[in-house]
Amino acid sequence: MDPSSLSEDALATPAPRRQAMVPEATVARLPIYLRALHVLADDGQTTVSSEALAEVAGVNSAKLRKDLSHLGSYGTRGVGYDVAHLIEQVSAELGLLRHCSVVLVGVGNLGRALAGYGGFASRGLAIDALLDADRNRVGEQIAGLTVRHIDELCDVVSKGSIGVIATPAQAAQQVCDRLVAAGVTSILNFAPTVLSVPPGVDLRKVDLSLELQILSFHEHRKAALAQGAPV
Amino acid sequence: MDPSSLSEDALATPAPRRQAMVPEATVARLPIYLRALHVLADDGQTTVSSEALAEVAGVNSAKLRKDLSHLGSYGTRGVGYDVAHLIEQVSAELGLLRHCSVVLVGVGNLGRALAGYGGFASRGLAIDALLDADRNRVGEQIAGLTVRHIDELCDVVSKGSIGVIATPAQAAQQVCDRLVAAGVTSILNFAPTVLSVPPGVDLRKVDLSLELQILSFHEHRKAALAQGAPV
DNA sequence: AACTGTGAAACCTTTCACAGCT
DNA sequence: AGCTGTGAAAGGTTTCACAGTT
Repeated sequence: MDPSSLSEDALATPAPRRQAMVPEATVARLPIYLRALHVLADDGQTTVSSEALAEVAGVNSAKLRKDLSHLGSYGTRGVGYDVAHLIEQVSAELGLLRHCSVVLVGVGNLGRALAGYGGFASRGLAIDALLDADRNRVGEQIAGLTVRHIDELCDVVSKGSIGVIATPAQAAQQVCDRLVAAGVTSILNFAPTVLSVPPGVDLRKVDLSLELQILSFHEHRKAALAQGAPV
Repeated sequence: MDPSSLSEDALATPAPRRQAMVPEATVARLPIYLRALHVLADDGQTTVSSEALAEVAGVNSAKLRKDLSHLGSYGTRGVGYDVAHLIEQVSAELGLLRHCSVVLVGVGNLGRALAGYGGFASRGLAIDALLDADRNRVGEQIAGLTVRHIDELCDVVSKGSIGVIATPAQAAQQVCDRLVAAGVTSILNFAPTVLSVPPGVDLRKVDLSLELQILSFHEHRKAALAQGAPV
């Protein structure tokens, strides 16, 4: 409806841009590093080498160093990285330090699982509102939160909120539209359907069956190779 | 992400290599195309152009054509693709036609959500065994299946089974080891921890909080740009 | 005319290898 | 000596643009 304000300034940016522009592939790994760092911190380690951290994170050390270098120079040559400091920096980069509100819509099994999922709370990303369209579920207590009706959406959304969709596929687009209308500009979709959002809204998806199908492909291939291929 | 073993013979390959070798990026999109095709089929469409299919799948049409070209020439120039035929081909490529056994370990909220998830059953990937270490849960009926104790693992695993781990993080590595010991060579991990497997075992992971953290990054960046950047 | 299949170009990501700091 | 940070090389992915087919 208002595409004018978002127009392409991509080509003409003489701005004194700082170090920014962390590659997308790096951003996708920061959460992994963060988790690895927490494991090390819980274990009492205060410093760690790129080699050791990479091991825990399950990546190779050159990649890890390159990734971290995009955030700045937080390591000490000859020594390694300070675990606590690096946790701070990575968290900051991910925007986990300012408390960011997360609103979850749909409290079926998946919604419940997400609400109780330790991985959110332990970072700065606790879910702080549960909504559902089913009035039978409204009022229910899940993971310390009371389920509210989706009509109350506007009351629970604040600037910078992230919306999570865990509804059945048929309801997803409608819920998505309502989130957008309420001012949410970042949406995570767990429903197995492609959603469309206006420009300016960031949409990501998690397809639970996708990875399983990818595994199926590889398993299938292994079977095929074992049978027909070996020369 | 683990084609390391393919690099060594890169220079000296006189082998009569067939058409195989579908790029990993393409494999990762095949499930998306498959879902889009099912949508079209349910809608009564019999043929579809790369443009239209790409639209439904949410990708660009050149990419879609290139992806499909790796499977073979299943389109007709001037016309497009036959929906039913393409569903068949993509399903075959993903190994979804032969019924592949899926064993899920851990029936907490997430396990329940996965067991009831429509996205699995509608493709060839129905879960056909539920296991848990908690004897209180054994015997429970979920999505038409009876929960069995994890000690019965060997009874439910067959050649080519895929294992799904939906346990708490602490139990995941142990469960993983047991799956491997039982002969499972493809494992999908939903527990928020890095697992290690012996060579030859295919391990993939889904981190529910990862995408949320990536969204947080972008939301954070949007906020930063809105405030400090427009100089 | 319409649309696929595909080389070639552009772009992004990973890995290597080593200069440079502690 | 040990380890980070980073150019440069290698490898992979996406996009372009059009030749080729129906």
